[in-house]
Amino acid sequence: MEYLVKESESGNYLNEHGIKPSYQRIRIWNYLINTKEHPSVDMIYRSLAPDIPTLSRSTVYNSLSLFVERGIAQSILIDESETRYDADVSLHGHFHCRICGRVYDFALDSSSLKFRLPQGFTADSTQVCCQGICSGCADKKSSASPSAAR
Amino acid sequence: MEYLVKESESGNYLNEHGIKPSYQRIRIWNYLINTKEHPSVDMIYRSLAPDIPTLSRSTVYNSLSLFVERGIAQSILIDESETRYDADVSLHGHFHCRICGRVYDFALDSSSLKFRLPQGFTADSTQVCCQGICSGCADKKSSASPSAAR
DNA sequence: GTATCTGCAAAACATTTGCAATTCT
DNA sequence: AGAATTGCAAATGTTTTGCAGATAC
Repeated sequence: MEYLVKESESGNYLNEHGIKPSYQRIRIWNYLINTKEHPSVDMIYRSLAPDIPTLSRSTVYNSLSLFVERGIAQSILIDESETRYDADVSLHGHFHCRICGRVYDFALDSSSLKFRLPQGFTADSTQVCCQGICSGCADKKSSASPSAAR
Repeated sequence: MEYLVKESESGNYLNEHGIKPSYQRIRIWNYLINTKEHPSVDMIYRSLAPDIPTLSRSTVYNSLSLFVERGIAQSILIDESETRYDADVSLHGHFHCRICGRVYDFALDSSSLKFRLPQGFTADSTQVCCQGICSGCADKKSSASPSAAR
C-alpha cells in the first residue's frame, strides 16, 4: 500500500490527542487514514499481521477504542455483523453497497439535514447511512445481462 | 401489556406478506407493533417466554429475519452490541439515548433530507441515527445536581 | 402424509477481560 | 525501577446452523 502520510506525522498527531504513539498505534492509525474502505478490526488485523507478526487483535480493539474515545475516529453503524471505523469524524454520509459490501462516503452539510429533534433532546452525533447498490456494481449487473430485467 | 392490534388482524397482515401466521410469529409480530421500545431479539424473547414456555430464541431470530426479508420490519443499526428491530418501515429518524438506552423515533420527511448520492448510486433504504441525551435523562441530571456543571 | 415450522444444542463469530510478559523512559 | 502497552487465552454475548420432533394443511 502506498502511504500518503508519514509515520512521524502520525506520531505527532496522536500525541496531540493524548495518545502515546506506540509502534502498533501508529501503524493502525496509518492504516485507517490511508484506506477508504472503512475497515473493521479484523480487516485491519489481517492487513497488518503479516508485517507485524506479534500483533494481536486485542491491540487493534484497544487502539481503535482509544481513537474513538479521543475523538479522532468514529465507529460507524453500517454493518450488522461487525463494527467498522472511520478516521473522518466530520459530518458526512455513508453508503453501504449490498453487493460488494464497500462503504462509500458522500457529502452532507448541515443544511442538507433539516429535521428537528423532540423538545429537550440533544444529539452529540448524527449518522446517515444508506443501503443500496453502488455505481460499479450497477454497471456490472447491466453489462453481465444487458437485457435481463433483474 | 395492552394489545392495540387484534391477533386475527395480525394473522391476515402476515399472510398478505407471504408469511404463514403461526402462533409464535403472530405473538412476535404483535409484540413488535405494540411496543415503541425498538426491541432486540432478547427483549422480545424475555417478554414472551413466560407466556410461551416452549419458545426458543431461534424462533425469534427466524421470525424477525423473515419480517425484514418481507419488508414489514427493519433492523436498525443503533446499538453496537445487539440488533434492534422496528415494525415501522417508513422514513423516520432514530434517537438513541446514551444514558437510558431508549430508542426514540422522530419525524423525518423526504424534504428534510437534501443530500445527493454520487452518480449511479441507488439507495433502497436510508437510516438517520442520532446519539445523545433524551429529555427525560436531561431532566434527571439537572434535578439531581442543579448547580453542578456536569 | 408431506411440507413447513419449531426448539434445542452446538458452533461460529465479534468483542471484552484478566493477567503476565514486554517495552519505554 | 515504574508506568504504560501489548499479547495471549479464556470468558461473554450475539447470531447462525443442523437436526430431530412437532405442527399444520
